[in-house]
Amino acid sequence: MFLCLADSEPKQTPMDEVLSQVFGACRLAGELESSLRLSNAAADAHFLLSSCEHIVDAFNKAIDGVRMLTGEGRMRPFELPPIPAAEDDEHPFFEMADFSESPQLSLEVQPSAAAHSEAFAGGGEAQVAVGGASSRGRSSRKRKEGYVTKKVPVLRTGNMEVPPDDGYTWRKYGQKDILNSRFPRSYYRCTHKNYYGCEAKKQVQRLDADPYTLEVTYCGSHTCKTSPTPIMIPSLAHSPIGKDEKDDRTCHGHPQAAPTTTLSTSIQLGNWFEGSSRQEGQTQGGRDVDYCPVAEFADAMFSSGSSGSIMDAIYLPRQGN
DNA sequence: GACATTTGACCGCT
DNA sequence: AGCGGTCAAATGTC
Repeated sequence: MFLCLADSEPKQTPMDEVLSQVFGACRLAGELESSLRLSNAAADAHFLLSSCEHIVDAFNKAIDGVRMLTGEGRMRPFELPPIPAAEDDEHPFFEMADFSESPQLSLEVQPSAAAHSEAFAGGGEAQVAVGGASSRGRSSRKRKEGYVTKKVPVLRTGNMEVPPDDGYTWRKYGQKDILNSRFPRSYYRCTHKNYYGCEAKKQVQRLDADPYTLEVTYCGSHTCKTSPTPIMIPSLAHSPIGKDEKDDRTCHGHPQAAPTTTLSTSIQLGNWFEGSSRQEGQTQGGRDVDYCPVAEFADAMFSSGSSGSIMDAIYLPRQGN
């Protein structure tokens, strides 16, 4: 069907333009391949990086073109922001890329967002919208304040519905079919809700227009990461060891004593390198392990839905003793 | 056994 | 009344 394109037509159709972009990207890739074969360019990381970025950019433009043709919008779900030498320790992913400079990685922050920036430590998000305080009580259909919405590209490998790990552990507590949406919405709360009284929540939903993109809405901030002392929920007080005490030691158990500064880069890498995030409180049958901060490092690095086996392997000695 | 996920039911806002 | 958000029992996994 595309072969007819070879016939030179005086007037270029949109499809022609798209294909020419695709061919251009292929040519760039071919040129890079040639360079790598003919020289020792492979040893030049900067050259490699630059070349790859050009190629990715070219393909992204082609993707944009295709999406415009198919009416799927301009999202580039699989573009990964560059991995920076980030310094930030709280929201490494969020700050790792300069979203403002990338049209497809735009940052959209609404007023009163600062207090809830805690909510998004995740990466790869294409767009972010922030609201005010979270809803209260059992039902509040209308999102009021305190929410943060991100559009997160879904990595091609693994579970399609799993957004990149955002550095927190989540527990799924519900799923609903949403009106006029092809995909259900999943509801998650922080795993440490019981022990720290952490009220952070998030909703995850695939976009109709772009099944490869998840819209993640964060609600509330993670007190589990900022509170120096656990909050014992009365219902748990009867037990000397609260149900979530292990969680306490899991990833945010000693937040102040275990600054995440040294972890930021690792977490970023972990997020981007993993095929799919451990995601949604997948401590796998309560196999949360005793670690911190090294565990957080390893968690981020290896949390990829691997059922905790790797983590178990790493921490079993300490946990078992 | 302990924890997570699933899923139908329930609640309350619009 | 309809819908979105949450609860909680049932089920699954380790």
